[in-house]
Amino acid sequence: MSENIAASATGLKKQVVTRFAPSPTGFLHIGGARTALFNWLFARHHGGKFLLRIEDTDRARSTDAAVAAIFDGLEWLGLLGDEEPVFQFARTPRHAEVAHKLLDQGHAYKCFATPEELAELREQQRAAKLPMRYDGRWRDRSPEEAPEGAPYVIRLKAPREGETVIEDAVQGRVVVQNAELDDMILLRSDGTPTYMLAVVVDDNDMGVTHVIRGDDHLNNAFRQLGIIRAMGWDEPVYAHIPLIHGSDGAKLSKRHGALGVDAYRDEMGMLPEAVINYLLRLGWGHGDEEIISRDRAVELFDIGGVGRSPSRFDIKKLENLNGHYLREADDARLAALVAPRVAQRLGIALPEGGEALLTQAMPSLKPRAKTLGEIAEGAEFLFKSRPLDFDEKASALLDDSARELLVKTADALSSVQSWTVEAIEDVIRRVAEDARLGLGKVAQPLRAALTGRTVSPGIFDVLFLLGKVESLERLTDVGTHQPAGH
RNA sequence: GGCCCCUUCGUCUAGCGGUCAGGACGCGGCCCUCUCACGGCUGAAACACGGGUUCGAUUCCCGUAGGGGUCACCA
Repeated sequence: MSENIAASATGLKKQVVTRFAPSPTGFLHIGGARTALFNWLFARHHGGKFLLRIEDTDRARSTDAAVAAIFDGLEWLGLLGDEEPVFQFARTPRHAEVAHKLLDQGHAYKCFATPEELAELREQQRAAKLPMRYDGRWRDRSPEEAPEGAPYVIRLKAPREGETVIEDAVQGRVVVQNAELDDMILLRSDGTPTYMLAVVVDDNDMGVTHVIRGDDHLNNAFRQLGIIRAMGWDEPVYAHIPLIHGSDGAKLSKRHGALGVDAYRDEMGMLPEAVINYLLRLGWGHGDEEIISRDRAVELFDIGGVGRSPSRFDIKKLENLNGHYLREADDARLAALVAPRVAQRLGIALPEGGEALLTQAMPSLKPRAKTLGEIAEGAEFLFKSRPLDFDEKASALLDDSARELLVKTADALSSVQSWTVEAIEDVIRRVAEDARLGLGKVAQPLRAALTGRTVSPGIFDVLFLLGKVESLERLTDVGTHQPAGH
């Protein structure tokens, strides 16, 4: 099945070439990232190549900042192209060349209708509840009839009879009556190419064999096919993947809840491997497998596994996956990612060796978090300055009898020679036994006094990570003074 | 409005004529336990509706309803 899709129309196999072609009018959003991922995976799976093209022909809306943001996002996700990216605007002469060739061959014609004229046409059609499309008023008129020097656009002379069929690798067989398609503009009156022309020319010149993109482009495919056929070029295999919707079921767009991938990285504290795994599972599945590494994805991924229905973005599931990858991630790597977050939360610069301490603490920090932000929050106690601030629940725990117990505990702890988790545990358990209290009755006040909170890693780990001196000082602070905070 | 696409638990999905309709997230319960997590076990939860085709439809076909996309000298 997949082998057939990967084969060319002549039956000869050629190298698979896919591309991701964002327009730089904003950040790389999550839907675009998934499209890039599917293209990347498909190319890798078939041993082909994956290319990037920046569709910057809309000069008014394209920005360098957006180009940078897109590359930044793709790099973070490990989805950069196999070759230097193509900037579409630079290829304008080539696009114009094709448009004029079409004109010369009679597959296109000059249209002198003004924008105002066309707007009026659309308005009439809207009012009459007719389909809104160009009526072909210059299709068979001679350019001689136009006023001298009047601006014109070049439009494709599309077939008006019959139907166009696309065997889409995802959507299946889709048929559109040619009467539904109007004569689209190829070259604007200022001589610049439209998107429809540019994509087709660039895909052809780049040797793209498989066009994998959002199904909001499905209708465009029929029009693009018109250009391809007029030029006699090879038709690519189309695969229109369903869109990602927001939780309200509407298309995710920049103005509708879609965030840039940088937000998932910076604000939400996600790991790229988690985002990749999540995106992979949105619209694609392989049996019961949920946790899928990049290598495994390359092995398994194919277009045949992509579903036809749109999916909703579910942040809870992404967080769950992120928690999984956090637990799996290297501690030093996480410490480096978390250090600046901790510093920012506390409004301090981390002390010398702070990152090393974070690395050491990571095994007890990361199972308790779903995001890098949560790890940072959990790590705060390691760097807080004395005397600690206590949250409400913590200070409630530190009553007189608790402080009395803490003094005893501090005494017992001060005699510990080698500060190891095991030695600490022995002492604490002994203190609890002596006081005829359950471990929990000792651990909770201890936790409050040492971290200022009622939630933390295991208490023995907390003591160990804090070190003997700092631990005893924090205990003494509480044992001898009224706890601060309310 | 025209055209196109879609429809299995709340969500992501498996299923490709005969299954107790499976898994995951989330949610409830239990276990583990020094708190919170992690982990383990477990429970509730779905084939939109109506016709066909068939011995038999979640699965194939046609409608209906609902949802989405698209109709620029944007991409």
